[in-house]
Amino acid sequence: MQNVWFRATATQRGAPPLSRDRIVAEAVALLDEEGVGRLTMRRLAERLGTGSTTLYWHVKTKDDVLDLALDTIFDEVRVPAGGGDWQEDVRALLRGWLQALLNHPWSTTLLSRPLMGPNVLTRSEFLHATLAAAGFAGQRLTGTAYALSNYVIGSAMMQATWQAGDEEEVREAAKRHLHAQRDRYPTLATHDPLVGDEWKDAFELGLDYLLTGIQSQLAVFKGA
Amino acid sequence: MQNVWFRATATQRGAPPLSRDRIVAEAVALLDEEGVGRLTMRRLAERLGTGSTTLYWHVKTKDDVLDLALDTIFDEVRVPAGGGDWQEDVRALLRGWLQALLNHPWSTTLLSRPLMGPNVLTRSEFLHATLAAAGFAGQRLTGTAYALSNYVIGSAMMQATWQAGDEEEVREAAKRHLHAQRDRYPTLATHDPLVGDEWKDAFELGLDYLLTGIQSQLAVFKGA
DNA sequence: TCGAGTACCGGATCGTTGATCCGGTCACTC
DNA sequence: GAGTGACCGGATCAACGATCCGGTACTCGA
Repeated sequence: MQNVWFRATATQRGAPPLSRDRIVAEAVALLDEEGVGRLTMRRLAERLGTGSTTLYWHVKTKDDVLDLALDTIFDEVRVPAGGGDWQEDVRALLRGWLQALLNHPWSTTLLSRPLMGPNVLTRSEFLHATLAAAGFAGQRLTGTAYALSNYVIGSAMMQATWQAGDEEEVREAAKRHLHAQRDRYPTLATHDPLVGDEWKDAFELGLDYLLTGIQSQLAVFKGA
Repeated sequence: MQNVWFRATATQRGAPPLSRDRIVAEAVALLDEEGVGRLTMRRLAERLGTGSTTLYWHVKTKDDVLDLALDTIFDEVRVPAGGGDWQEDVRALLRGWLQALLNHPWSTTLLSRPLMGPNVLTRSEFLHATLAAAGFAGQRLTGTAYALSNYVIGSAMMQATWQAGDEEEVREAAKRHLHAQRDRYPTLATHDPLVGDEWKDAFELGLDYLLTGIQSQLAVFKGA
């Protein structure tokens, strides 16, 4: 290469310069398309038009990539304005939370790592603040926030598991399996697994249970 | 080797003959001691005094081992006699369910795979049957069972995450992290994370919420 | 009694992975 | 125009899941 003008800038070789944000964004795309099992530093690097070792300049380990990718999807969760009916605020937040997880089913397999990213913390702060405004305090506030979060996490995992790629196939196999053993599992065998909108209904049902319980708890120690 | 007596039987070489059950039992022990990240077919085989390739005669893939190990721990969950107060039966089952998961923290990282083993199904059948006896039916029964199961699963994951080996260290780091950013997360920063028995209390609190909600739902359509 | 079949085992090997070493290349400063 | 530091990547390492293929010992029928 003789001439500057014929020579691409170093940082232009592979599109915009590599950055932690670009890596994470591409990781999310890769995870969405192929799932957590196929996220490799090499494959990720290839998609970014770079070498795999280069990623390690921006990121310490692969786990870092996963942690960052996981937190990233939570910025899809709209944080309610707040100040309205606390129950509706909680409902809106948790619905968004569930939806974000389901939009990226791989995320549910990563939930067993500490969620401490800024996006998660912002949503968690809103939940705590809303419960505080509703009248909770101290350990009871923490416990109630956990109850709600845990319910969402569990629901997302369950639904993502049964709606995975092989959806129809796995569900049919499960159904046959149960029906074949209906002597052993009579009640299970006569109740079909959830499909489509029934998942949403089930989620709302459980949320109703929780909020009903929380409301009555609130009434008790407000009355005292 | 000249003599039969000086020659060990093939099946005695490595203690009792290898079987799927022995493999799974050893896998659970290995997982308990070293966690899911360190379970490899080679290490598992070594503990069994055999070659890694041998395991593949008894088991199709490593995932099979994990699925079998996961189902195995659920036989720790005592199934209540049933027929008593349905709320107490549900409570007893779910407490045992949570405890089994926490006894084997690695299990919570595997919950994103379909739970279809005999031990799981037996417990799930009991939950469904108990709710049926309490007055639920159809999709509402399924939804209620999911709500309860999902709560347990989410609770186990959350607790296992924050009580992992590095317990103190991670928790302290999180606390410092939050306190340093208390402008951004005022409510979070003033509420300490749970410790020790507080986890149990929080679990019971959420369970109370759910059962209160379920009870009132039951009253509604029993009255109609 | 013996020979064939079957259940079971493992050394060697393949392709892939996360991670690191160490040597580049370019833009920018003084 | 020499040097500094941000950024990149080829080569390499140990470890992994899985498979091939050739063994070994027990069993059962004739």
